[in-house]
Amino acid sequence: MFADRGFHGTSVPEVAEAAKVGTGTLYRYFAHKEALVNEVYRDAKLRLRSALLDGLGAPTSYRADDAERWFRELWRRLGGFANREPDAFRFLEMQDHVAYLDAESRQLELSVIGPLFLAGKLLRERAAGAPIDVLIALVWGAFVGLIKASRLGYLAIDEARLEQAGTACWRMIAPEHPRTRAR
Amino acid sequence: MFADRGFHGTSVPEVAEAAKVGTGTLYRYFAHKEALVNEVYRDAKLRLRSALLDGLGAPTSYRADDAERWFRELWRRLGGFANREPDAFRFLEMQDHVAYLDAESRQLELSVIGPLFLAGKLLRERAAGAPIDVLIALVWGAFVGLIKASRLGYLAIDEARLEQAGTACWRMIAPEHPRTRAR
Amino acid sequence: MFADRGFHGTSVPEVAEAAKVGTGTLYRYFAHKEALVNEVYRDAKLRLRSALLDGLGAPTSYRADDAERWFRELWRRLGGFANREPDAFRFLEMQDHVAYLDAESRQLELSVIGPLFLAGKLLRERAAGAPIDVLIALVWGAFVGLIKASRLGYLAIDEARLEQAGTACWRMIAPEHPRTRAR
Amino acid sequence: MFADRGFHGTSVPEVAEAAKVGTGTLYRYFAHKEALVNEVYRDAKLRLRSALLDGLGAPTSYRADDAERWFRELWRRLGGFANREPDAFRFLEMQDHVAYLDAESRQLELSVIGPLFLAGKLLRERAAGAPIDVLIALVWGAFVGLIKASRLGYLAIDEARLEQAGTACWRMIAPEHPRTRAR
DNA sequence: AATGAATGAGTATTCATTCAT
DNA sequence: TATGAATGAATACTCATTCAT
Repeated sequence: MFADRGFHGTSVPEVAEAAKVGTGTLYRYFAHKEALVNEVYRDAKLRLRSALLDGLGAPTSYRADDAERWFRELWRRLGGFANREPDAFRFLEMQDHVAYLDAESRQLELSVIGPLFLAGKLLRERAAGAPIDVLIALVWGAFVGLIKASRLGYLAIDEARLEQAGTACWRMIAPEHPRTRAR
Repeated sequence: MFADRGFHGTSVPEVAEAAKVGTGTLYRYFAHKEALVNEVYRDAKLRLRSALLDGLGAPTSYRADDAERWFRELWRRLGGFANREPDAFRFLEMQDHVAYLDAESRQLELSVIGPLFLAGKLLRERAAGAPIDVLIALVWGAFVGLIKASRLGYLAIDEARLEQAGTACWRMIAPEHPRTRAR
Repeated sequence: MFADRGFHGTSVPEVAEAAKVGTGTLYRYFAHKEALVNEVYRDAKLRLRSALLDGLGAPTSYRADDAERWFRELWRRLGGFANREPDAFRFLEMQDHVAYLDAESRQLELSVIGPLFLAGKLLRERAAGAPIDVLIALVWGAFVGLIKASRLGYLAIDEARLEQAGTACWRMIAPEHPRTRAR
Repeated sequence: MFADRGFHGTSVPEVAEAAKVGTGTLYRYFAHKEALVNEVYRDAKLRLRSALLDGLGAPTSYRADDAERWFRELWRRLGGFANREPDAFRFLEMQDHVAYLDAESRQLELSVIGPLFLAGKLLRERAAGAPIDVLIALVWGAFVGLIKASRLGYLAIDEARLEQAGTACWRMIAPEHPRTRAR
């Protein structure tokens, strides 16, 4: 519901009704609306983190094909999460979060990005390329844009197109083409 | 204000005060809050469209360097708009729009994407590449992700990094790698 | 708690917690909040009655010094009660009782005043003096005023000042001034 | 209404309805319920102060008859106020005020008691008598007790009985009987 | 045309009371 | 018998909207 209508657009009684409990019951578990939305945020974020990072590890080597394999895996996991939990994903990408997220929630944010950042660092940065933080922002944004466009009906994604999109994104971050270079 | 607090988080009297008019006056110009937010949306979207498309034209040829030049120009314009009107840009990228945008506003959406789509079509699609709609979504999303990351303090963008980001994005959509092709 | 926050300002769960029982348990002993407050009232009133009247008896004679001794004793007992059970005393003097006291509680009120009234009757009323009910109200009010002023920090009472206050009050109700009479 | 049901027992919509305005209107004039009750308190207290002190002055001399005249006047004024504005008087004497009165309101309290205290000081304190603050508390309390007893139906006061009560109270605070002494 | 006071429906939150365990 | 989770009616307060001036 928060993903649909935003924090202010969602009323507590509505939430309670959807949860099939009395309004008062909600307040036995969450001190206030903000506490509730933070819990929802954390829950979603934790599941996203699991989906992305559990058992992922770092790229096994600096070699381009290892790196690509690693990236592809990440991309597939992202796709899986967005597909399985479209509402959670959409909610996590909302903007006005900042207004009500508490310290704990903000902390969590970093625990998702951090590992990606470190892994990205391991891959050799392209000579003429963009810094790793920029690349992460671009790739993440590209993925979000893809999902959003699909949600808004501007396009439809199936497995194949998701792969193609992954290929395109890999091109953004791939180290100088070794094959070309090696020659 | 809508960008900051969202539609439901922004009260009409607040808006009126910020506009230095009486609350009633607002209602002489906008039938209701929804009408107001739609007007704001259209206004922002029109300015975005101008900033992006006015005098842009289509790529002058299918050749990769022409295409790239065209893309670079677009990217620069995007950057300029996001820089000049950060609130407008942020507002346009909010998610919960869907709930209150009317037909006219949604119509406008297409008038921005449409031309990009057509222009994109002109560029030869890569053999193994993603379809044009996917690429547009990716690039647009990448740009939004970049701005958002910057707004949230995850990175800082200056002209140089924006260029680098543009380069990375171009790699996503560039026709067959020239070097490869040259082979 | 009722003395501190008033009937409406005190919540049943708060009371239960302070009593170290479950909320539900309270309702096994008191039909509702009103029944509880009435019980509290009666309990306090009964203890006040005991403190004032147990073994007090009536003045032993109409003679002024006997009457005064009787009054002094009463005054001392009042002081003792207010001192030992400040909350009970304060609670009993609250005003908004009327709204929720039941018949039994109101009945009890009379059992405290009644004996005082009768005893007062026994003392010859002064020719120019006020009727006994007025005098009782005045003295009672004077005592309450003293305690309240002390509670609010307007003055501090010790044993000596309480005695002085008793002397002043006795002057209100004393039969014809002995000295004058002696004339 | 506050006098009847106490602060917590009085609901804002009830007040609004009694005032024949919408609930929201009340909030245009009072920031919250506490602000409202403070305003009510101040309003009542100011009227009480006027009724008691306006044009009263201090006793014209230390002589007992001047002092008594002064006290009688005060007593009559008190009676007049309690009679004219029974609700205001009752409200002012409630106990749980302390919980919600703000600094300004508490300030006002002193502006009523202060002058009485000063005037009382001017009257010679009896050798064996109680200090002035105790006497004020007693007299004030006696008056309140009288009114309360009347309100609760324990007695009925008319002009004559009010005078008698005044006489009794004067006895509490009168300096040593000059006539008796002079002899 | 501009205003802002008035409004009541709507919102977050509390609390007396019930009842399954 | 004791409990405390569940509940929904009630409460303080807000806000989109109206309308007399």
